[in-house]
Amino acid sequence: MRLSTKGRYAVTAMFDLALHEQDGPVPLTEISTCQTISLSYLEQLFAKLRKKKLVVGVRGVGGGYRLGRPAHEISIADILRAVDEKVDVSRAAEDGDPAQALWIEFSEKLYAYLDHRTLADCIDRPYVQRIIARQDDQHGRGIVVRQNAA
Amino acid sequence: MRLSTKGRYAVTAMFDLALHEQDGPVPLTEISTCQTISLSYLEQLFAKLRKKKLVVGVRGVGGGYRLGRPAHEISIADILRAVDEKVDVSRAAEDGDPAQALWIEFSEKLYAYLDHRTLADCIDRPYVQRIIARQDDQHGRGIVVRQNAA
DNA sequence: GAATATCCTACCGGATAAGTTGGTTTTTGT
DNA sequence: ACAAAAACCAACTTATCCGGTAGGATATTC
Repeated sequence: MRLSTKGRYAVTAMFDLALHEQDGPVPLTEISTCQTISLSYLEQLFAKLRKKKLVVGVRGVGGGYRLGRPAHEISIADILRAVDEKVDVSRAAEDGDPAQALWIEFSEKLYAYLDHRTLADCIDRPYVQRIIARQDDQHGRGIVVRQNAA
Repeated sequence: MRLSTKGRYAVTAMFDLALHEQDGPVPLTEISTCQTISLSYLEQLFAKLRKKKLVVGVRGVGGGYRLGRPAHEISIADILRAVDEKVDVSRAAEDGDPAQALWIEFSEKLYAYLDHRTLADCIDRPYVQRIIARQDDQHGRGIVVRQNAA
């Protein structure tokens, strides 16, 4: 298990996709500007997410990324695993001393926790829904500041 | 929040101390050999743990390290914070977009989880207790292979 | 065909993880 | 008194990885 800013970027970006699920694909430029991550770095992260089928890319004007499957079928652990790729879990040394066995047991509990927390139940919260509703009132697409249109 | 091999090393070592709590101080050489971490690297980790009062050093022959307070008063999060020292939690950008707010909410849940899990309740498990008992039967100190004595 | 986007590859710089070397001090046992 | 075992300490090295840059190719819409 590994948890760094890289994982945070990925999860936050996925939150973004999930929030805009009904509005069509979200371009990376949007996430990049409003979250101050470099576009190219985001592209690299999304290449990994795409390889694991967590997102689907839509090319061309009006394109962007969309969730690869429904939000309630994507867990936080899925996302972390996709961008971290260090899934060995060091299951070796299971024969080793009890201290390592305890670590394995502990980290499996942590994984289980992250595995049952999906994007959907992170987002289906009253206060978030309220924000979305409010923003959808203001402008069709929602949330992001995108003042590119005339 | 940050979770890397460094944190794993620290937590595993602390498990070791907790397991041998009643046997007097545990020397780092023991942890080093049976867990294949370099001695000096362990020393650096334990310097940080000592600074945070999570362990107490005992010098001289027969010395080693002991827990700084009872195992049920040391949480996993305590240990991770001690060796990682990056406690900013990035509480900034709370005003930002909903995606980041969701991340903060999520990571706080994770912290809470790690904060209430103590060394004691990782260790007070029937199967671990059985191992300890068995090893204590075989040789006074327990667990470690230490064949240095004649 | 211009603009917008994903896609792809290679490289770079800095931070940090992890280890190394080489000590000093403190304590115990002989 | 001396040797061994340990914590302590500091400087340095190496390797990994995070995050970013540069420069494209391909697909799609208007």
